[in-house]
Amino acid sequence: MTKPQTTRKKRANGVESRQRILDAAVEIAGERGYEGTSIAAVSAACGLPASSIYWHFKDKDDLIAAVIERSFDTWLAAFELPGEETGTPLERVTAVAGNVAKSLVDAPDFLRLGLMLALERRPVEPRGRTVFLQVRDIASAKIAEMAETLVPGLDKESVRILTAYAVAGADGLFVQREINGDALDLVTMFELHAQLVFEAATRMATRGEA
Amino acid sequence: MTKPQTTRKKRANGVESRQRILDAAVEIAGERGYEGTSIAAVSAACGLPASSIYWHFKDKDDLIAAVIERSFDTWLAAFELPGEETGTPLERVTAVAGNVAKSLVDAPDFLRLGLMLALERRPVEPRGRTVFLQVRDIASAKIAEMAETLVPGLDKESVRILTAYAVAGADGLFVQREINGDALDLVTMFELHAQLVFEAATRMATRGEA
Amino acid sequence: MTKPQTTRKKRANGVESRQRILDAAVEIAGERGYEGTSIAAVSAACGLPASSIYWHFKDKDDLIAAVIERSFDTWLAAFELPGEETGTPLERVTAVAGNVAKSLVDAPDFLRLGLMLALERRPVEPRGRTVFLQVRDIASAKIAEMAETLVPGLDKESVRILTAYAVAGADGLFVQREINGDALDLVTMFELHAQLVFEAATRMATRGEA
Amino acid sequence: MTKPQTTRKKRANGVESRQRILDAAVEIAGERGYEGTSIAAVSAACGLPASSIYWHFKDKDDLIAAVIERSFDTWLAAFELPGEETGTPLERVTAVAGNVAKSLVDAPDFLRLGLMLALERRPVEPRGRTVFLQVRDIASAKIAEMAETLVPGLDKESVRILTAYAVAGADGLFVQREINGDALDLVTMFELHAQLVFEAATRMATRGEA
DNA sequence: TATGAATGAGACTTCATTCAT
DNA sequence: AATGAATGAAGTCTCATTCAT
Repeated sequence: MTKPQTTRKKRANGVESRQRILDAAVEIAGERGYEGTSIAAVSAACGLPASSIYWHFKDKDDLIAAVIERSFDTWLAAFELPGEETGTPLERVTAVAGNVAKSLVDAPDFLRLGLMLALERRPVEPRGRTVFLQVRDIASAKIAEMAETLVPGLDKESVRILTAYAVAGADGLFVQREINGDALDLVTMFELHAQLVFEAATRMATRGEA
Repeated sequence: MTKPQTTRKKRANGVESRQRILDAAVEIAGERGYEGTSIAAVSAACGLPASSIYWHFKDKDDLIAAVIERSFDTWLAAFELPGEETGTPLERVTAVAGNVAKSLVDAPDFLRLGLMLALERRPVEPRGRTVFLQVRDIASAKIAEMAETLVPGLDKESVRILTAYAVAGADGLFVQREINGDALDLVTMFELHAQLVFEAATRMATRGEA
Repeated sequence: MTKPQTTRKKRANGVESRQRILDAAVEIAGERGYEGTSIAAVSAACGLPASSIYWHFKDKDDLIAAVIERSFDTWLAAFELPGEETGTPLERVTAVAGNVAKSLVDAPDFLRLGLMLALERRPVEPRGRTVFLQVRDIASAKIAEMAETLVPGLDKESVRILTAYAVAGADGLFVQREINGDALDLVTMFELHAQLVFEAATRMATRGEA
Repeated sequence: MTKPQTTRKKRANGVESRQRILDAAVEIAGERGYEGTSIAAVSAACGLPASSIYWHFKDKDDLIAAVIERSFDTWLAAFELPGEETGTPLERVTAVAGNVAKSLVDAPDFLRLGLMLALERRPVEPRGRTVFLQVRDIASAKIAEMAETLVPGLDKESVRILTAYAVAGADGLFVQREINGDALDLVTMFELHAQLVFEAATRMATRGEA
């Protein structure tokens, strides 16, 4: 009665183990990149033996890809244009920019890893890289849609350029924060960015009309 | 002709060997990053045995740092404000932006490696990272100086924000090119960036005066 | 017969592997010392790949320390004063000396390695050295205890000197045998040593009383 | 006139370079043993490039042997029986023991290295080991001679045993000092050692006569 | 649902040594 | 009388991965 079955607590819980592995992996991979993330390090960080990691994930590539995938939805949410909100277009753009800024602060591991993967050119492309670039494309599409919605009259090419510029600015500001820490207020910078992009868009739309 | 076939096999030539090693290293490290750059790979690429690399460089860290250092001056030249040139401030800013864009296209290995190093958070910071960040600070200072010269009346804080934004944009556009290749014209994007930053600067200066 | 040919190739058996590694290591390290013991040599001698050695031992230092530790108890047994035995104190001391002599002949690897480690002054002290010196201190304590038991009336300082002298003689005789082989009968030498130390002890005790 | 020939100080001085190399080698080899002494370490310690070491010495073995050889005479002097000195035999023996004790304190590197070489059993015996054992044999012969001179009537076998015991004690006391430092006064211990050996010798001689 | 043990490949680095100058 | 440069071999250790249990 006092000790019914010896094993009680340790009833193998696959889901929890998987989470622990991913938690460890996201942290390490976010700091050290693909090559720098060794299975042994993940094992040490999550407390499970290396062989257990291979029970949950096919191989290292699969693990890294899963890390990217798991952060996917959470992060992408920041790019939603809040439906039917009041305010001028500029105000709405600025609000989204603030959300994005906050998302970068909240999910830095995900993005740092993603950017590292994106920059690397290794012989066989890691699946995680592909996944990250897809997420990026989705984010870009949302930005493009936002531009078309809030600044009517933009031609395709202008949208393409503005979207690219908007994404580049976001990337660059994220990099800056990773390097300089909190020396600069990210939200302020993003609002400046949003404003400049919005003005450029407006001008392009006007010019297109003329 | 002057020296017929005096030295047949290996003439010890330290300077040339060092260059060959650096040439190989810059290419590999620029593509694969710090961890991805194995001494064996560099050895294979430059034709010298691994142990010879250690004659020229204390260790891998030293090699990577040397790679960064060597690209330093070349790359930094792009940031000079062409002295006493004709044209409006905007035209001059735009010209510099074009130069920078070209420098990014010309020295992508240096920058890709640097950015990767900058993003990584490894337990012991590679010396190459430190060096790269120093180069970056110098570039930032030049941009700040340029802003103060071409747009008088900017207060310190505005200069700081504008400089940060300018650098971030450059980083982001570089990342974009690395990911998307030539889908977007980098020079065009940089000119747009320069223009937007210039307008923001002008506005800030005017507001400060008022 | 009971288990016909169930396990064909490699049945994972950690305990046995560990022993095999230690067996190989004790022999090599006992002959060649710390630096002279390469993991590759141990690997060749025990049949397991080098990487398997690292499964069982953190690093080379850990392996050497384990070698010392394993021989510990076996060897220390020789120093027990046989309880309540008949005979004069001198006879009893001589008997112990004989045991010690035999132990030196039986466990020469352990002691040779230990002495080599003890003599070396490397920048970071190997753990094996620490362990060996601890074993030595225990042996010294037993000798001191023996002296106090068999030769009453010795003051602290005399015990200290006699113990040191007894240990030194044992070390020296061991070294001699390692160098000259069996040219000299170790048991005879140890009995002489025991006798001389005993006489010196008796004299010191008497002098102290007077 | 002011700067006659550019190179003046650095006129290659073979003898001095050789000394510098040996000075560095004796220290390192005395601390780390044969395998632990790398040419690179000696090079760093003496300031000359590795290739210069090979100009002065055929190979590493030759260098270590030279280290042993250089300390040879200095050290051996301690074993001279001071000719025709006054005092009882015991007093004279004690005086020599004191000299030997001092010599161990003065030339510890030489002896530590020698003992390490003596203990190691490597596939090809280093020449330094051979040389050291020869020095040892000479020292033994001197001790034997001393015994025969100061304690007449000893038979060959007794001399052999006593000499061996005397040397063993010396080795052991040296080892002790290396391990425990100055916790014990070496001269005192050596005097005790000399006295005990002398008494044993006297007794053996008397017994032989009877 | 795990995991202890094993393993070949390859990582970085040092080794003793040579050779042309 | 040296030395800058090179080099194959070997050093310690980590890697991603597998497999029997």
